[in-house]
Amino acid sequence: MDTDEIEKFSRMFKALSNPGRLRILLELASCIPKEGFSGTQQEQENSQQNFAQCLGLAQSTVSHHFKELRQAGLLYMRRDGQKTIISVNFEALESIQKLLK
Amino acid sequence: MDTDEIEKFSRMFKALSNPGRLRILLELASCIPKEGFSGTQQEQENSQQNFAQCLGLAQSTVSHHFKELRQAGLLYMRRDGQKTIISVNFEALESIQKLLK
DNA sequence: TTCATACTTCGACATATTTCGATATATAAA
DNA sequence: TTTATATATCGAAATATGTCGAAGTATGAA
Repeated sequence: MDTDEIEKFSRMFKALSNPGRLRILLELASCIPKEGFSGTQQEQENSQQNFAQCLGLAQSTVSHHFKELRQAGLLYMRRDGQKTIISVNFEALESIQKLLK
Repeated sequence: MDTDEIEKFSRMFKALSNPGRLRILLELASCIPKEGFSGTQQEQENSQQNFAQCLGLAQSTVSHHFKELRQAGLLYMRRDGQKTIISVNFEALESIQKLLK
């Protein structure tokens, strides 16, 4: 395994090493359909404000955590009007599973 | 998932978030038989000195990394004379795999 | 245009991590 | 007992991370 691969994985692990971020990712992974997401009820539940409230963190902190998860390649975000569409990169999660097998 | 579980997992992820530590764990996981370890050739290969040399780190740094991996519950260490017997906690690795499934 | 909503960026501060060299400890060999 | 080997601990320095509040940006509604 080369240096780039190792560093890619360690970046993903670092993103998951913060309890708030891990919670966010697990929550997203458990409630977002794999194909994409454009539901109605989940929209509100996945707002940064809601995560901030649940985790007892400021909204700016949650924004920072989303950025970290995105930069680590664990999720995708795109804007659609007022909403931010989030999708989990399940391939990345699977690559971690394989690594530890 | 409760707070303790989340923190246990984030501690494991943190342990894996350093490239040197990740390398160490993967190397150990790939060369140590699951039942335990008391071979001859691998003894030398698994010495801290050898890891230090391979990773370009000081021995004290590698010792610190071993401690982190142990405290995170990812491996076990016990002394047997001059040697340190290391075994990877494969159950912990499996628990991570399940978490991300 | 003005307002409300959702998210990002900035600047700052406190805390944590990484790494080292030096030193200490434990064990076995000479 | 002295020496060699393997690992652990200590103290310090540089860097990174987590967190906040305040201000900025983008979008849609009134």
